[in-house]
Amino acid sequence: MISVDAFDLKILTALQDDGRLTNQELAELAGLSASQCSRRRMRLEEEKVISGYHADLSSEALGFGVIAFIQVGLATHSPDNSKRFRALVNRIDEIQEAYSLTGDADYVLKAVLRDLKGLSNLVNDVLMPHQSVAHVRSSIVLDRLKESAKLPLRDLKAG
Amino acid sequence: MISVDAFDLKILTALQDDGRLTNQELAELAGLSASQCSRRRMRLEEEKVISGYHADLSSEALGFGVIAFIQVGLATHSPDNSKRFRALVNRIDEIQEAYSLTGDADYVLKAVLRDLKGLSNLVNDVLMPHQSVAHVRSSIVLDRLKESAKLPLRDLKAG
DNA sequence: TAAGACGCGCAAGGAGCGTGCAAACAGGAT
DNA sequence: ATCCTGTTTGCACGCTCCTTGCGCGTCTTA
Repeated sequence: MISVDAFDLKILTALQDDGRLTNQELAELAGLSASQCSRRRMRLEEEKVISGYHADLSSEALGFGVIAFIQVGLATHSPDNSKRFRALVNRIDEIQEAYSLTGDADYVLKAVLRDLKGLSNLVNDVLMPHQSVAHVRSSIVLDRLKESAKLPLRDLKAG
Repeated sequence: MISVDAFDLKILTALQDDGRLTNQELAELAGLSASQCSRRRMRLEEEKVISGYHADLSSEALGFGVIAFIQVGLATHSPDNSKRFRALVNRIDEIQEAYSLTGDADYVLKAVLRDLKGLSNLVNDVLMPHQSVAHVRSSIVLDRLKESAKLPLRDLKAG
């Protein structure tokens, strides 16, 4: 079983905020030596508690003006059809997130696009015509209050 | 104006995949020298094209078993009420993402929780009783097909 | 064509990394 | 209490990597 103690939690919290912290900076934050942080970080990476590091890019600076949530209902719920839909979703880079949900829609997708034309193209020319898809309803994001992938480690008990 | 050329795009794409790449690795991928990659990376950081670096933690490994999308309708649409709601959202760490949307709901939130008790607590004890909130509807994520924050830089023109 | 600005690679000094090692510590059995 | 064993720690050191100064080539503008 994976065990994560209080030092690990400090390291994880810090790296969640800044993924390029050096072991020495980590050492100060965690109250440990740099070598020990290096060792712990390697362990956490090997155990896949840390699954990766990513640069966060500014969608505004790079000209992505539209974010949309797209609710999708499948034509049938056969395993084959789900498989086809998943394959479709996987090869569309504009779709950042995709989930199957409880409630009315089968799937919800979050997509980033350059403009409304991009959204129209995705919805009308890619999703709608696909054999696996029955209906599609999209909502455009008006304002982003918060957008991160940080886990709330705050109250996690060591163990 | 921010200008991003083909080299920058290669660097951004690479760092989006692995935020801890060394300048030398970056140099190989971009076909540039390490020093030049260092300079370009610093420029992209200063210009906020790269807004940060983050470690990606495994929610499974750390015991977060529930992801939910929560649609929220506000009691009134006064500026004051919106402000109150935004402040509430901001101080709840379990809420990773929050957007205001076109369509029926005013806001949609994405929350990560330890278990269903955590979700119940958030919805029934925190969101519902809040003065700014009129109604709440939550959907639980059954399956994650895709979850990233990568921008589709693939077809971006340099300029 | 001359002059300035820009972007490049190279080199070197300095910072950061990770492994070996011995000391400190924790916990169970006697 | 005391010993024994396995784990975790900090330090030292060789090695890699980072970043800045520098000189060169190229492109633009007057």
